[in-house]
Amino acid sequence: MTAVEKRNGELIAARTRCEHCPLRQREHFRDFDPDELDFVSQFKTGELTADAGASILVEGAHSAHLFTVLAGWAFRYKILEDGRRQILNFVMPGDLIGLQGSLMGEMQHSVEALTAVTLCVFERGRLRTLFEKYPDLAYDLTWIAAREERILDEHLLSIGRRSALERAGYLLAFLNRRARACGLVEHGKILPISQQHLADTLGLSLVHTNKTLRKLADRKLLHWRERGCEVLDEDGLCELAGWVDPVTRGRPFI
Amino acid sequence: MTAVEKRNGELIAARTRCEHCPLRQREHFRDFDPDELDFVSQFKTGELTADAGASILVEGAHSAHLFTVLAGWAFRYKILEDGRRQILNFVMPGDLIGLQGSLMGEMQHSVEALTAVTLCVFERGRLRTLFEKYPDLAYDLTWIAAREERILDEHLLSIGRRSALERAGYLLAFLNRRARACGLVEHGKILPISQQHLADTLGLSLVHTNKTLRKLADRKLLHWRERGCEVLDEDGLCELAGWVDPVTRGRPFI
DNA sequence: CGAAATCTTGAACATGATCAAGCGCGGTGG
DNA sequence: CCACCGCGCTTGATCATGTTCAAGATTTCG
Repeated sequence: MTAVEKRNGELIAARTRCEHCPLRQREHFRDFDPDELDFVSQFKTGELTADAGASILVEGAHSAHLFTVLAGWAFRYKILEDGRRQILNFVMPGDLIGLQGSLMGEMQHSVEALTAVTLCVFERGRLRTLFEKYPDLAYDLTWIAAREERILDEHLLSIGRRSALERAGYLLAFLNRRARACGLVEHGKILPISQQHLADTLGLSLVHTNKTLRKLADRKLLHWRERGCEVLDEDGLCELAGWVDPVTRGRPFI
Repeated sequence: MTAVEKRNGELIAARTRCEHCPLRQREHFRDFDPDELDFVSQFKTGELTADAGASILVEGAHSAHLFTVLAGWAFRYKILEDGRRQILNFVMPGDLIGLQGSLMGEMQHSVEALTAVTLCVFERGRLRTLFEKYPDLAYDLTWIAAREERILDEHLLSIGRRSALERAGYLLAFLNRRARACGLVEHGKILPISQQHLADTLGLSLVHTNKTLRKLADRKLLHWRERGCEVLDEDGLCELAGWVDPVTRGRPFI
């Protein structure tokens, strides 16, 4: 059994060629020039698919790979010895995972698939070439890391200083906005997330999360159905949380 | 009055030459090769000093600069409209600030000096050259961003899932360890931090923070004096919080 | 159809927030 | 030199937000 199979996933030859990458067609993302596209095509060594609930990366592992999500949802998390879990952020198409592990040798958090997920697999060993020959891509990598940092800053503010209601409002607005940008929640689709996931992200208990979500539902800001959450009024949620999102355009990815 | 003077700071010609940078001499940091050192010398366009309590960077500003702390302590924070403040992380010698602003145009958090601070000032405009000509430094920048991300992950876990006592234990162990690595708390020096700062980092009220610190002091883990905190038993604090720190060596900086 | 998740709700409890007041020390000005 | 002032630390009392426990409803899936 290979490491990949242990993950309940399947490593396969690349099916989606970078030239036809569906992400590049979304205006949300920046475009490559032909030379970069060529390199990225070579950088990508395969695809990995994982079922919902499968582990993609595990804390403590010395992962040799770097991934970009091509389709599906996942989440990054850490757990304490006694099982308390904190979800750090969600991962959607275009997001990079495993950078920490690639640069610093060891993963300090785990990643789990929330839905069925397809990942582009990159060879860590070629990172050096990327930095040496493709400064624009290197710049993008740094940009991506800085973006994640910004998101974590926001979450920290939220968990540290916002009330449960504000926190939940902020998180759902945040998730919905990101999902929209990736084309994941067009025409009334739901966020494929359980209340337990939200609780573990918000730093609240499951019971209190449920009661808090009920209040938001009573205010017609969201609606819970089919094991997921439909955001009805993103602006209302933002207002509740006192959150204004800095708009991002031409965002890089690899 | 220039922007710099508004900060209660003073922009001066570089006094400390990179060739004699005191940070490079600490084994904690990685060394440059002569070529890199040469570039960094040119990249550095001056020094900024700021008094304790002065603002170094302000949320919303379009900062043109990137800084590395040469001496002193500062902290990054965000505030909500009604004044609730969350400290995101502390900044010590060797740490870089303003990367988010440099890459993405606008600062999403503020930075304030905790003690008198000396900063190396870098010209944002030359970042492009850095990425084009010095891939190792570019790699370091990415590494630095990934490191900050790792730290924020830890803090998020702490605030989201640890009790007040565990949280305080973790934070003080974390700060003390970092300060030691930078040579800031040799021979019984104290962390130059008020209980209000700790409260705003922990996401707790001032009163509760005080009561929590008292418990730690009763257990002889720390000692409060001269407006600062002396950590008496770092290992004890780590154990209390259930925290094991991954050791870092040859850490990059710019 | 039964089993396993997931969501929901009420009640008792605990952790941490808020309010209020006092203390101690260093700095300032008379 | 001393009195006063202000900031930061301390402490008790009361209050509120969120946790834990317990149980039932609902949905999904084998």
